[in-house]
Amino acid sequence: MRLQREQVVEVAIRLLDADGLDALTMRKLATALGVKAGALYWHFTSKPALLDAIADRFVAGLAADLPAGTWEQQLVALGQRVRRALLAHRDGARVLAGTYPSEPNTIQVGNKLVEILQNAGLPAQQAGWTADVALHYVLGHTIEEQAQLELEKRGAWNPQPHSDDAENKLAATAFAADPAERFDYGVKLLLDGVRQQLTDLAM
Amino acid sequence: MRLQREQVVEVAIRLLDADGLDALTMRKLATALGVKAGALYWHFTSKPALLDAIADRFVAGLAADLPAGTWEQQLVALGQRVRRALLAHRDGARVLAGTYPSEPNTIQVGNKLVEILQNAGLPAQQAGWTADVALHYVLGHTIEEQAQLELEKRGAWNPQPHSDDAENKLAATAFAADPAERFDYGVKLLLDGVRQQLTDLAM
DNA sequence: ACCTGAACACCGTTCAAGT
DNA sequence: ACCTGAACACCGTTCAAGT
Repeated sequence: MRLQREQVVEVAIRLLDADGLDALTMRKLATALGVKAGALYWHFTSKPALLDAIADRFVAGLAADLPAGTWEQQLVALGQRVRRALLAHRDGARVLAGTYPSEPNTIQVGNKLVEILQNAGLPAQQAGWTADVALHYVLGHTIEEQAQLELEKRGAWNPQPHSDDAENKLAATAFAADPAERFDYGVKLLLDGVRQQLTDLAM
Repeated sequence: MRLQREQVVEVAIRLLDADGLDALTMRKLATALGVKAGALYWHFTSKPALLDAIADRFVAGLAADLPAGTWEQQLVALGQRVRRALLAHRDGARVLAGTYPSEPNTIQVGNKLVEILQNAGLPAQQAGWTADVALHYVLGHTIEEQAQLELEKRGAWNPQPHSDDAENKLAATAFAADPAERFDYGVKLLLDGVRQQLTDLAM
């Protein structure tokens, strides 16, 4: 029973979910696979290369079978899918942020986003830039959402809305609110921006 | 000549700029300070705690002395300041993304952003959420911009606009363009979104 | 083709003991 | 109060040698 690339990625994700990114080591992964650490380097040239494969696994299939609807609905749906896909795995957003953006599934998601925006009426170049902005927002939001989650898990999260010397206005408004709602709010803000681009083009 | 917290942070940043985050180790830092590794733990409880201090250093003073102008101009100016502050140090965005968001200077930037949006006419809660969205965009964009920079440094950056099996629409439009321009475009998109919020409120 | 054994050159962190 | 010495329990990666 030989080791397969897919198998390695699967077990790596299991370890990641169980113990987090900082605890995912090549040695522990090898042990979990019943193999010595050096064997992994036959299948992956390095740990970053393995993380690339893991990240691409996270976004696999996200661009497929998007329900029909307006471009607004499709954009919202795809954005939510990406966020949920990253939240589904511990440190998922941090893993994706650290990887090379040219794995096949990552490209697919990017392409789909661009296509939706082109269908909305944006020219190719503008659609590409806008898709890039949207992806960066999703990534930034989800990294922070998940960082907060990890800190809460360790009981290390308690930003004070008001300390003695200064108030923390973000803690008072955003940090306490439901992350899913805040995420949707941000997507809405971007949609409004895109609509403005479209009316600018029509003039 | 005893070691000071500030001194430790300064030398750590020098090491970071020279060799990158992955090469910044407590042992090398100690050596650079002419001290043994254990000594650092008198000044910082852990490596993450040191990184918190470094990240907060990066955004120090950014909220101060913002030129007078419309809320749009102030928002653009502050956004650019944050991006530039992170770009000024190797892996700056990645460092900030990994740290606890309750260091004093980080709070100050957040507060300033909320204030600008309140002056624009948004109610407190909405201003907080919007500020959060803006910060996440800046963070997401700058992480990716800097990741690309690091890859280019190693000659490992070459996403193909067209491969044999599929085209990469983001590579064809966004990746090749000037990151500063793309950043400004995203900020503009967000500004349009905020303006829409304001007109919605006025109805 | 795929894996082991064994090494190389490192890590972060703790803590008694020193000054 | 601040630092050293020395250890503990690890890392990622390489590569000759085995099967």
